[in-house]
Amino acid sequence: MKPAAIAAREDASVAEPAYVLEDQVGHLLRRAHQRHAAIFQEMIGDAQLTPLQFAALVKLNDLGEVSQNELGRRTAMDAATMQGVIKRLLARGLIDRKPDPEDRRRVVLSLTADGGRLIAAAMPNGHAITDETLAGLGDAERRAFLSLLKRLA
Amino acid sequence: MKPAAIAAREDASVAEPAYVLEDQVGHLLRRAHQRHAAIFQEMIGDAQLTPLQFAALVKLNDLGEVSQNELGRRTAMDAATMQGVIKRLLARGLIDRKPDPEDRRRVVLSLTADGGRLIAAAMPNGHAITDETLAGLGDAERRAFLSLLKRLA
DNA sequence: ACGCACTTGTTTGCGTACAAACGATTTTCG
DNA sequence: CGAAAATCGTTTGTACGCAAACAAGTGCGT
Repeated sequence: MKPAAIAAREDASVAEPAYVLEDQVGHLLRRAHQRHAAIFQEMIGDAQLTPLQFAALVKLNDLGEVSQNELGRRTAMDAATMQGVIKRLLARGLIDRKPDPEDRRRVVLSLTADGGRLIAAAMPNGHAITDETLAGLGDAERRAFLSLLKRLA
Repeated sequence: MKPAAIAAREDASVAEPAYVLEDQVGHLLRRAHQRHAAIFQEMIGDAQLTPLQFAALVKLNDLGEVSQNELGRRTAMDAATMQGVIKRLLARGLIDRKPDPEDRRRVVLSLTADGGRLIAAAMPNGHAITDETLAGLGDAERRAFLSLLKRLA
């Protein structure tokens, strides 16, 4: 069996454009995301803190008190994923949980003092991580890229 | 405890720029990648086939025969992840495995006839998925975005 | 020839990610 | 009012994604 790449090279009349993995958005998004995750882990300053956990803490810091599902929506995590993230943040004592008296299905989440301190300390690192991730681009390019990326997300 | 957003609004002299989760590259990359994964699953035409499995088949189709680690490098998967992907493709009979006579550590992978047929049928869908993922952007914007994204990845 | 560094493939453990199904509640609407 | 629909949190099962540690094989320098 001949590899498709060679077959294509031998037949210049092929109508189908080649499918080059390295040129596909999905592959590039995945690799860029991988790279960002590596930078995050290296620079966040807390070996245990993951991007999702950080995002949850940031949003909790912004909002004060929210239900679990609401926090999931604000951070783009589904309920099942949220479950794990919350569990680990609770285990570290970074957040609090209490029942919502208004709605007995709900659980209200909030930062603990420890969580507040951690997020305050990590915030500058968050900016540095964004900066490092975009290190290859100039100012105008960064703005252009972020604006396009926002439209895709 | 006052949410940071309110505190910041009350004190216009804050030096620290606000950390807006929605504006961070990492968060946007994650969401764009999520969206792409959803589009992929919907359009690839085989409910069991995942983006990584598809990538592995495409590269195998391009290269003919490769070792497992080599395929991992070409598709940006680490050895442990590759392990699971290969296992599932083997289970479906889409790829073959045989020892490399030249190097007894190695295992040589290749497409089966089934794998070849599947990849040939799925290739056009792959292009459609890329297209749909970029649906919000014009032609020039797509080129600009992909070129910037490539530099980040 | 020998030893030491590197590579290859494997396993384990943890952390996303999502579908699907569930019980308990709340809301909506006839 | 009361039944159907929607929401909330939870669990289970599958699939990435990487670190770390491992055995087995290869290659290099002295």
